[in-house]
Amino acid sequence: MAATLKKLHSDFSVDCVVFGFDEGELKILLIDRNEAPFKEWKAIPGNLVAKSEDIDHAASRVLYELTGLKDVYQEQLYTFGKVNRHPQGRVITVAYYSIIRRTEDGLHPMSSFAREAYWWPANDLPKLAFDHNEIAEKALQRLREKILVEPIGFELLPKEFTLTQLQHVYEAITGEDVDKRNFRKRILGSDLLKQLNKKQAGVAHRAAYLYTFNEKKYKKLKNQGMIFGI
Amino acid sequence: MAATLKKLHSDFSVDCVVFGFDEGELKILLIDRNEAPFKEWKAIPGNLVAKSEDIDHAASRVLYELTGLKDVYQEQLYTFGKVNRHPQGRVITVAYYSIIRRTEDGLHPMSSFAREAYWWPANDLPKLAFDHNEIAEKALQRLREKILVEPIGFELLPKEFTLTQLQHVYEAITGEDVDKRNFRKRILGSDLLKQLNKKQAGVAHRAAYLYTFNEKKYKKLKNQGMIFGI
DNA sequence: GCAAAAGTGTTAACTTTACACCCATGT
DNA sequence: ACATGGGTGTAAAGTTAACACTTTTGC
Repeated sequence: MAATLKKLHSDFSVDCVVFGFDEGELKILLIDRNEAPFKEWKAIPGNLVAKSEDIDHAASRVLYELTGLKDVYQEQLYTFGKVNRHPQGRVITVAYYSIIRRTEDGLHPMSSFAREAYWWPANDLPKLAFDHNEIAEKALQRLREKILVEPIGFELLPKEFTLTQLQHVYEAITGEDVDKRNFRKRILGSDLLKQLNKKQAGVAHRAAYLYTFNEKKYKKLKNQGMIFGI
Repeated sequence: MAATLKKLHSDFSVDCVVFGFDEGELKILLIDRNEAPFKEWKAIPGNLVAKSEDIDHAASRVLYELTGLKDVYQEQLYTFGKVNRHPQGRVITVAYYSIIRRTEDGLHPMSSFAREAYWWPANDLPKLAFDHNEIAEKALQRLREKILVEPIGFELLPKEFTLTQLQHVYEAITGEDVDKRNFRKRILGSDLLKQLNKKQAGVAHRAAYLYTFNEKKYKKLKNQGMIFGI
């Protein structure tokens, strides 16, 4: 098999781990590869970096082609550089991760390579192409560290959310259950949430108030050295 | 000037930020470049990665050539991939950092490119070649985050050290003064230090006990999920 | 009226901080 | 004898953790 594959030269790619939250679960966006190598395997979306393209730019390009989203905050995760990680040549890959908000109307892929993209439960990934299981594992680790110290929970939810939904995000990512009263005290105590004059509709129980996250205030406080800390 | 430089093709390098502690100060190892581009500028030591070399391996090779040290723990820091960061071609660089223990007999460089390596105060770096100031800044940031959560202070000191020396390391890295009694309570409370039956010699004041860090015990506890936290 | 999730305070345990004096050694 | 850093404990303040019942809504 390897003999029929064309050789690349030394090159670099980006891979984008995209986190989402749905059905009470943390998810990762995967694609079905339709080219060798690893044809028909599932994989983390990625692409080679063009010669005249910043790697950060390549990462946002891949994300845009996959989801139609622009201006998403992406953070560099780690660079994977084992000699034999790519069967066709020396390709090191710079992995990024991002967190995207679930919207009502779903994703709008801009490119054919994304035709078979879908959400997969982050804690139960299948066997992936290349060293992508390692990449996903590292991204999960990083997300779990990060949520303790930055308010990323909000970015996985719609703009308006209930406190219970937010609590579920935290529980899904950390894997630990949290006391409802203590959670609310802390999260409201940070003074970064605004209670709306609106409640959930159409639920078969007492309707919860909706809240929004005050991103501007957070950024201001963060620049003053405040640390979030849940 | 640019016209006289030979063109590289797309490639990758590693750069190694090496931290040390001396004269009560955090230091970084710098070299004087003796080749274009940036000839005679100071720089963070680095090298191209060979085609058949893992990037982690390249990082330890550079460190070995520079210092003669093997088996030093190095951690990947960040990958810098702006298109124009290298004037001779597209070279992305994977930065690593490491922490080395001050020894009595100094460094033993293994390669000529290191002839002019020396320690420079980390908080007062000169203007460096390429984007190396950015790299150093990121490494410092990372070290400051890391010391709050892993016992790296010990790795900057000789195997046997006094509690005051250790406190100075923490203060130099975090930039904040610490209460002596509280510092000692915490650090001894972690139960990772062993007091030796030895004291400092030749100091013009009451001699302090020497301690060693119990690395094995730390690794065991860490694997059980313990977090250090100073 | 019942099932399901929303909302709400208090107390005890623990952690963190602030703080000052005597001791040992070399000159 | 003096200058220098070494070594030591306590109490107040603040933070975290544990815990259970009433309310609202849709069916």
